[in-house]
Amino acid sequence: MEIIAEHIDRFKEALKDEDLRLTSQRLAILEDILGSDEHRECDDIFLSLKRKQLSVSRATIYRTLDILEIVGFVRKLNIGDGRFRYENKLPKPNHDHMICLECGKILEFVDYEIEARQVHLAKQHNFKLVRHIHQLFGICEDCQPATANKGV
Amino acid sequence: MEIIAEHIDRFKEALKDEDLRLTSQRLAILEDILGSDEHRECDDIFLSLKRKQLSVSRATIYRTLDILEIVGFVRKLNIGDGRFRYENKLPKPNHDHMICLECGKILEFVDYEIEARQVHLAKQHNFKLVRHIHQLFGICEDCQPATANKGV
DNA sequence: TTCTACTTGAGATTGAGTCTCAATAAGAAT
DNA sequence: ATTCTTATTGAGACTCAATCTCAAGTAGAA
Repeated sequence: MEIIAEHIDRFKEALKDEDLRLTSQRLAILEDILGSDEHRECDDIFLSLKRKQLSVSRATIYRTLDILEIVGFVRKLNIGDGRFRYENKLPKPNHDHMICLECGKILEFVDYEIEARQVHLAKQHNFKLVRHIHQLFGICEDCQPATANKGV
Repeated sequence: MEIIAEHIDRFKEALKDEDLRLTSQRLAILEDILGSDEHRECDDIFLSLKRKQLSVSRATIYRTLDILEIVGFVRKLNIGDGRFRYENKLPKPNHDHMICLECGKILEFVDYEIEARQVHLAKQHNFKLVRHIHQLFGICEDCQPATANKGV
């Protein structure tokens, strides 16, 4: 897992740049996130750390996630149910999300045509585009009644 | 304003259909919303009613907005800052939103190419699309430095 | 090792939105 | 118009994720 060591070095530097200190808690949180490709909420991370016998308070997890978002390791996701999700941003291209209303699963999608339209629309309204949210809500494959999807 | 009277009749029928009663509070809230094309939060509506000497509790406003959403008079909007916005849905086509990070202004846009891509993407992932959120965040025309936008 | 400033954790706080429940009111029936 | 049943309202309690507070602890430079 040399790539992870590399990321950790980058994190140390990022912390130094912002006059922040490397603590065992921050490292534990970063490693936990690097080891997951899920879209997890704070409590999921809290429990994941607990399972590894690492006790880190929720306040520290929230604070560290904010830092990780700022330095570009983490993406903070609002899917409208009142709890933020956090995902490991490192190995991934920009993408948006499909969210299953049934099971809560989050799928990712990329579409360059849509991206291009967004840029076009922004220009058309003389709007300086900074970021966007694009989420499709519906029922995922696994949650649909498995009737006759072979024939179609 | 005969159109408003018509909407109110539709509201009465919708209430009857759901075994709900027409109260002065519900009517006041509906009229207030019909008279605005903004994207307002509960408190904006509360204050707007207050200005008209109408005292309606926030709880009742929230409850009525839920009803109005269900019967299709109102669209509930989550722009990710922790407060819901509500907009009069009646005279408008489906649309999405551009949100100014500076002044909070909300602009509307429609793009059929994007709609088509969404349908395509959903199909591609065997995902049954129910609804979507598409929001562009950035700086609106009025909040950008007014330098040399005549020459371009 | 010392020292200073940053960090942590426990618990308090926040705030939008929801819930509770007694008092009130809609509206159907008479 | 009156009665009666049941929905509705409002005040304030409550929820719950997220943030804040502050005393105790720790990183890391000197």
